Amino acid sequence: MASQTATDWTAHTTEALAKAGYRSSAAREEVIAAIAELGCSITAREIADLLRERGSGVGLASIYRALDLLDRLGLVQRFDVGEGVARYEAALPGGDHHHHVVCDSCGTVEPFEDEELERAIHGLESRTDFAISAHDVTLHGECPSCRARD
Amino acid sequence: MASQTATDWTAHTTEALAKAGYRSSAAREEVIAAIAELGCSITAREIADLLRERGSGVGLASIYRALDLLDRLGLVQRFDVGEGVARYEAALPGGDHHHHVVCDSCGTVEPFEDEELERAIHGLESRTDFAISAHDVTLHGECPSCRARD
DNA sequence: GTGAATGCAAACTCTTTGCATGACT
DNA sequence: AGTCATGCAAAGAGTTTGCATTCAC
Repeated sequence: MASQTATDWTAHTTEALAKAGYRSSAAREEVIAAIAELGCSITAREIADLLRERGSGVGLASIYRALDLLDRLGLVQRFDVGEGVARYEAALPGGDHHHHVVCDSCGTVEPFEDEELERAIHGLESRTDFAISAHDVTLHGECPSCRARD
Repeated sequence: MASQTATDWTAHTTEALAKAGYRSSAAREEVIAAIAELGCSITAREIADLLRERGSGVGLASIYRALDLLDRLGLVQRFDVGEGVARYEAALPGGDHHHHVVCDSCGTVEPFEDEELERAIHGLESRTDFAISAHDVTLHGECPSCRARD
């Protein structure tokens, strides 16, 4: 159902932008489509590459501006796994919540989710004096392919 | 015991570098001293500022080179909390293990530790096909001062 | 003396911003 | 028409690298 989810997100995002008073624009629609298509944990460069590949004239600045807007509206999640590059992924409100495991050898990023981990974090939130609004967990290691190669 | 720990780390680090065959050097010693002094979650710029302030002639490049070396030897931990800036802190082998909570309003970074969280992560490690070697957890929210100010 | 480590400056990457042009309502 | 959004190019910030010099062994 991944593609169904992506479709949902695209529609929801377009609608949310309109509701928030933003004009529709070809560039932004292309960025949104690219995010839906590329899936989890993507970079601005990956979006730019995909769009250029299909002959789009969307500039890098517009990609960053779209990502920034979507992030501020909570429509994408921005994070990073320690590479010095921002990563993004579609955020379905109330949708799935996952974290990432990174292969330090080849850079592959994969999602995972864990109920016990979430429970531990929620327990923690009540014990700190910060008002916690979000959390990120990143595991670092070596992926199966790289392990086999060594 | 924080200062004692810092002293331990400084001595251990100097010794580990020597054992690994690296020459002693004034620049590196100054960087190591700065890390011990500045404590948890510091940036290269903060080290540079401290060293410049005390009249040191150590260049930024040497700071980055020292941090890179120490990171590769596991003597410092490198991480980031989503600002696009690398942060570092002394890593005592087998020593304390903590994570960070960031105030998204003022940028304050504070450490925390939680046994249940660690348990959840370790449980997870055995269920993934990656060979996990490290993990980072970052909580985002608003610190008490910023909450009061709003 | 030899090679590692340094400092400086230039190069690089990622991201943001200024500004004139073009597009949506 | 009046703005908002875009594309381009330039600016910025953080980090890395090339190279001649200095320093440790």
